[in-house]
Amino acid sequence: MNWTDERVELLRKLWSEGLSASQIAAQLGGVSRNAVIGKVHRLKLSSRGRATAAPARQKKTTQATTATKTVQRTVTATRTVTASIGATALQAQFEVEPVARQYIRPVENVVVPISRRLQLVQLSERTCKWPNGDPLSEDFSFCGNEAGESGPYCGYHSKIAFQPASERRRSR
DNA sequence: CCCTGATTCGC
DNA sequence: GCGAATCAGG
Repeated sequence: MNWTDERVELLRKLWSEGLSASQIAAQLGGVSRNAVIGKVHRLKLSSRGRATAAPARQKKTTQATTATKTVQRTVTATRTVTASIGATALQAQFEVEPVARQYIRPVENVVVPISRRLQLVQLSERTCKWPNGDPLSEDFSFCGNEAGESGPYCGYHSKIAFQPASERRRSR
């Protein structure tokens, strides 16, 4: 693949919109994230506010307070919380859970995961591919939590996805 | 280990 | 100019 005017233009646009190099590479197709970064440098359009780091994950005290309040209010419904999942999960937890409960009765004694709300291009082999919301909506995302090598979903979504037919019947 | 951007340097 | 390899970091 070569850098046509169109591709460079798209690169400029996406980069200015704050997309990561890997995401841009995924959309352009045919190039690696390194290629994108290299090109960005040559175009001298590096700096983009926050240079170094991975904005993908940010868990700071900002939303921590809000998250805590929500947890207290919903603690009855969500009794088990896994420490390993951590604070990151707490932020999005309640956006996802209600959706799941619309069709499925919660499995007993199970850990409710916190969705990482990843976009399609952000999924890797070990991220949960459970879809959140309407695929046609802008809000659509994937769970993205640790999925391991045993399947396409994290522990929680594996349980609700692979429920025995008999159980599923009672859930509805 | 997942990911991020930055830099180097052979091509 | 290009981008893989590498570095430095969250």
